[in-house]
Amino acid sequence: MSPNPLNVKTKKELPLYRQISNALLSGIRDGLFPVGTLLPGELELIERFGSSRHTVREALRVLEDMGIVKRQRGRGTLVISTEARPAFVQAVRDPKELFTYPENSAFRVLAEGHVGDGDHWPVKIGEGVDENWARIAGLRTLHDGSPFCWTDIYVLPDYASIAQQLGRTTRPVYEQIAETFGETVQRISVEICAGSLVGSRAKALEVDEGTPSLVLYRRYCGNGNRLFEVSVTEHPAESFSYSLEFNRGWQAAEHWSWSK
Amino acid sequence: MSPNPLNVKTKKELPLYRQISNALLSGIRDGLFPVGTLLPGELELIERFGSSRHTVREALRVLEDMGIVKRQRGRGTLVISTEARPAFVQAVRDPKELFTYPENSAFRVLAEGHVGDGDHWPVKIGEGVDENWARIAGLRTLHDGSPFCWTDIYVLPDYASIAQQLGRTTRPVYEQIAETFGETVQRISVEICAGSLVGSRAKALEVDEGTPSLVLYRRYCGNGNRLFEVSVTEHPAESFSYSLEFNRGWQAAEHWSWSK
DNA sequence: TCTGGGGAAATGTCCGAACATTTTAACGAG
DNA sequence: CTCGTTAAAATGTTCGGACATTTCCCCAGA
Repeated sequence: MSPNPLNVKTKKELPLYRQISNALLSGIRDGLFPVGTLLPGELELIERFGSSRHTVREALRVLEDMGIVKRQRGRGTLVISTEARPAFVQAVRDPKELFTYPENSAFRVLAEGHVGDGDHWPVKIGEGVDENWARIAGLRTLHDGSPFCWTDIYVLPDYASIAQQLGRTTRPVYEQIAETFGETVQRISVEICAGSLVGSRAKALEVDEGTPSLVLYRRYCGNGNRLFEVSVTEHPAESFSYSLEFNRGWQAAEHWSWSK
Repeated sequence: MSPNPLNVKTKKELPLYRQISNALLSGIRDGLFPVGTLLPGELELIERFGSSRHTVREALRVLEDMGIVKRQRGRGTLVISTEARPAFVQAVRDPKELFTYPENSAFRVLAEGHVGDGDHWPVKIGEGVDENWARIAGLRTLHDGSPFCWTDIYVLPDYASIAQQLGRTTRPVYEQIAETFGETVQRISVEICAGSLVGSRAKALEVDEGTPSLVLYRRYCGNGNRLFEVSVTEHPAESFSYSLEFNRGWQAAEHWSWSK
């Protein structure tokens, strides 16, 4: 016979460690354990909930995975947020995927100098870049020679020498900088806007004057979250589009929705 | 006196469970446990590594967090990937953040119908949408009445009735659909390209003919990953840009880099 | 005042055991 | 051959204990 003959428990109750994590989350959201403070220690939680240390730690792990708390050996469990980690994420295994460059594209340097030199000083680049930064301009072309995008690269003065080894390369610049100067990319921000191609750029990309274009600003932060490179690429609209995919990640939000 | 007086162990060795997870990862990458197969059971791993079940499970948890394996109660531990989960993620706490609508913007329906009706049939929408889908067109304006973007919304025939309760609303359409029809948004893909505003759209948005624009295609998949809504918004270039931010997430890659 | 020792507190690692739940497959009755 | 039962296998949950490592703080000593 099937187990549980009469005691129909349609609503399967949550495991203990989930109940505990929910209880803690309630406490955090209700202000009992404000952000910035330490949660009660494991020993105290064991007493309070009357369960084993393993179970309590499992509960704390749930909160850690949610991005609610940060566990620090020797210090305690710090409350760092009242909201769960994002439910939707875009998966990028490698910064390379932020570039949708075709395989066999090549980059050719057309101009070098400093930010202060020319008149190409897009305000969009914004804070963190001053006139001492180096500027490298070039064209990225497909294997058959057809132009793909115009690129302006701004790098930290210390890294200006990267231009020498750039020449005619395939690999992304940020990757070469990271390798040469020991940077580790910690953060990348991408800004996308529309523009139109005029003058020398239109000519270089072999399109009509005023052709709509997609402009991408990419900012790379390395060790210590210091901005070290900004790249601006401009693509003719008809030959380029940028796509993102967001998936529901981690535990779905509904799992802990009741504890508000 | 400080502990460890003579035995200078500069290189602190990895915890057991990390050694085990690395060993398993090596096995996976070396083809000993190909993707799609099951890892040896916990009991067998306990024997093989001579440690406790807790430690083995901890090791498996590491692989699970990396996205290398998927644990299935009653079945086993499935190898699902040979590469670690993405090191960079864009954090989106709520699908709402994919819209950068200003707070006080309002949506006004200008036209309703079916996909097959008019001539507005962008090929870009692509697979999954046929001529039976409902189409809702409208304009989103800021509080001061200035137009912000043109919007075309395509929804599953079953959900066509959503148009009635749309009228003049602030909330995103996908949210209303999810609420009304019990969908749960599982996946959102965003595609961005440049265009130019012509004809009635340019007039509606009060810009010159041919003004560059940013076009965003958003596709929403719900329960069972079924596509249920596609929205196309077109923004005048000068008044809109789209930004993303990627951060290094989870364990940094270097933690397990030695085991190749 | 500054420094170092040492203890207390907190989390991390590891072991052992037991039972629960789910899945799969074998098996037997019809 | 089909359907339901059952048993085995696998992971999930929970308890208990022990020691290691890190951090913080107090306090004695220079």
